[in-house]
Amino acid sequence: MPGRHAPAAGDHGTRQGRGRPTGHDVAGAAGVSQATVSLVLGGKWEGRVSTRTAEAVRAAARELGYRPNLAARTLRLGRTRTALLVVPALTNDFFATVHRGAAEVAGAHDFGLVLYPSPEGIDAAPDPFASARTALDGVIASSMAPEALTALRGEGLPLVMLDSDEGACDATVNVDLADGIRQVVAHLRDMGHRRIAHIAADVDSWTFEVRARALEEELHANGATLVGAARGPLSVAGGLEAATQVLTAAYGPHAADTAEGSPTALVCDDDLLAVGALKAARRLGLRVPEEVSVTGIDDVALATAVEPELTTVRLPAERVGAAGMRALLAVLDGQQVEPARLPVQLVVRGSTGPSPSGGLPRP
Amino acid sequence: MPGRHAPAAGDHGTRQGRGRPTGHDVAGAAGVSQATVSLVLGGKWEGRVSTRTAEAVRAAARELGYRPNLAARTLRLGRTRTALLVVPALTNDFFATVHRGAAEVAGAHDFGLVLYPSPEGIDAAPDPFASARTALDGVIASSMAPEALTALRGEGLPLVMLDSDEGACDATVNVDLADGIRQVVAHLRDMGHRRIAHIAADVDSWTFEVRARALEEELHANGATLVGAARGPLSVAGGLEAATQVLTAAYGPHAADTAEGSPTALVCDDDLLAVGALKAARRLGLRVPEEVSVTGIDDVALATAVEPELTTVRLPAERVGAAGMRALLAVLDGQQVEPARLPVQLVVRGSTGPSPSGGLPRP
DNA sequence: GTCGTCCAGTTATACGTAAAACGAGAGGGG
DNA sequence: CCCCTCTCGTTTTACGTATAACTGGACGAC
Repeated sequence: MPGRHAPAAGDHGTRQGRGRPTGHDVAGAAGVSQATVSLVLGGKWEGRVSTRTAEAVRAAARELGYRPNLAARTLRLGRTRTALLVVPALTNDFFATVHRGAAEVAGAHDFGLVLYPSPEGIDAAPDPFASARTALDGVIASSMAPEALTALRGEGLPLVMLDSDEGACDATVNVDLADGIRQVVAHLRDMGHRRIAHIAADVDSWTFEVRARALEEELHANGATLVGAARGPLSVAGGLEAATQVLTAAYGPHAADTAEGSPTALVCDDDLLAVGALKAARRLGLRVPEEVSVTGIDDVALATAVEPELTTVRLPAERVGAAGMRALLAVLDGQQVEPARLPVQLVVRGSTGPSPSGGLPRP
Repeated sequence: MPGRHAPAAGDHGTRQGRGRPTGHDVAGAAGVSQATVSLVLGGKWEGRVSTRTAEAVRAAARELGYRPNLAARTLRLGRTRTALLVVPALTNDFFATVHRGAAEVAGAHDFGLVLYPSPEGIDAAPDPFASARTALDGVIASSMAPEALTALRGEGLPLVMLDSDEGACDATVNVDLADGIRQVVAHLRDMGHRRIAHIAADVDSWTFEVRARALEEELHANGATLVGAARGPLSVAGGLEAATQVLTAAYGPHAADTAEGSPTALVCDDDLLAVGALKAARRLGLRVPEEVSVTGIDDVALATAVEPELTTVRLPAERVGAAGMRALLAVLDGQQVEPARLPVQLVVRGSTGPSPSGGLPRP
């Protein structure tokens, strides 16, 4: 046997190159054809291959450390068993948890999940496929701009949206934010708060519209009033800015002595904004929660990192991700998927307390 | 022309199926062969195809919305122009920024970048390829457990490590943490601090060993002493726990009146730990920075979300990612890459102040 | 006129897998 | 004895791309 020679065609069973072993190599080692290898390793061999041959194939594959070439498989099958998860940002660890939930379900179904953090945050979304570099079977997307969404739809890929309007996609998984707001307002009412301000995200997204509408309705239903509102970018800095604006208008040196009065509680669209609001209150010399209460939404790690810890609405991030992935799998399976609406729960911590202005309304 | 018929072989130029157009479709539309399409679109047509034909091909491709099948290309070429970025966790937005930097460079070189958050944090790493579902050209990894690293090396893939020991990989990109610690200690010395405690991460990783060693050396060089140390998980809760341990030993009800005395400053291995230390101090009734100073490392968003804001060492996260990707590209290009060591900068904020115990050492 | 030599393409092939179509031998029934 | 079925495989093909190998003219040079 000479030392080196070019890989001869039909040289079944010997492998010279440094590349990964292929199905043909396994076939050679096991003394069968590549087709048999594919059948056995694909699990569809029952009644077509004898048990001992199947075992020999598996042994050879194990021996050589064979792993099928994904590109070849994809080319052949036209599917990849891979999904893309598009998230607006990773500075909010809510989405990191969503990913974990989705990845777990994906793994259990032998699916891959590629995480795509939309670079421009929530607004723009350049071609995710350029980044993913994979043919995809479907997409799970969170809070996407309409333009990016239509681009995605143009690909003809199954699409599951998280926290988004129903329609225009194959399935939705939402959290019951209206109920979350309801719990927040009820909690504040029980604490005696009647004048409430809204620190909102300046993002034109369905999920934030829901929060605003629910807040309005719940305040009305509880006999409370909205005294001030401001919008800011979805970040701590944005919350700081918006809350400063609201609080200086109410408590600042030139406070307009409005008929409505000053807010005793700030309801914020998410935890980042709420933490910004905490900072704003502190900078203005307002004590939290003695003088002003603050609430958030999400219950991210940040919520318990600050002092006082944040009263917030805990969203089941992991379940959202898991449900999103399951919905996508169902869609790929041709099933009809009805919209999911996951429950949320208020977590009361140190950032809310009794209203300074009035006594408790209950006896 | 009958309504429907099976796709006839050799039916050049007409496309019935709902699938994406292929190179053959473009060829049919442009009146050339698939090979010519590949040549033109691949950019290697100069001197082989006339300009007007090339233009016709490009027009047809544009018209049909042709996009090459990645799987087929990968299968043919054996490379994917895709890299994997392995990060320990996404709760720390440092890595989100690293990803952004790497993704930008990747995009500029027509490379894809898939983000893989190691589920078990820093310790274990199940097969990333199962998740990525792509053949990969290389890997950029951050703070990996040795076992996961060897598994990765076993794939024979080019590997660039971030903040890791040199050797055992093809290139490293580090930040100059020793210098960061030097700046921290110098700052504390200037503030009169002589007794310092170390809040460390209980992670056996090169990058944290560097911090511990550097702190030891710098304290010695500046005539300060280490009075207490504790390790905790890399999180706010971990920092809270470790710092509580250190501070109660020094200031608590049963404080051992050690010869060394109590620490006036806590140097923490990262910002999460530092925020936990802030909480611990506050809970024990110690004011920051009046009674105890706290420093972190990373300068994540969290650092400015808390009150007081954190004095910390800013790491050039985006540059780390960019340098990592560039290093990988160079390795793939067969070049020798020398280890990079990026500069860091101390950012002084509200969590550090003059030592309460002694006057300033300088005139 | 014959022979290179370009030009402007085409034809053919390989990548590794999945699966449809196709045997070959054994055994059984009529 | 022939045909049918059943078992256990093999041969072949297609997926879409990149590129090596080839071709058929046109054009000069000798």
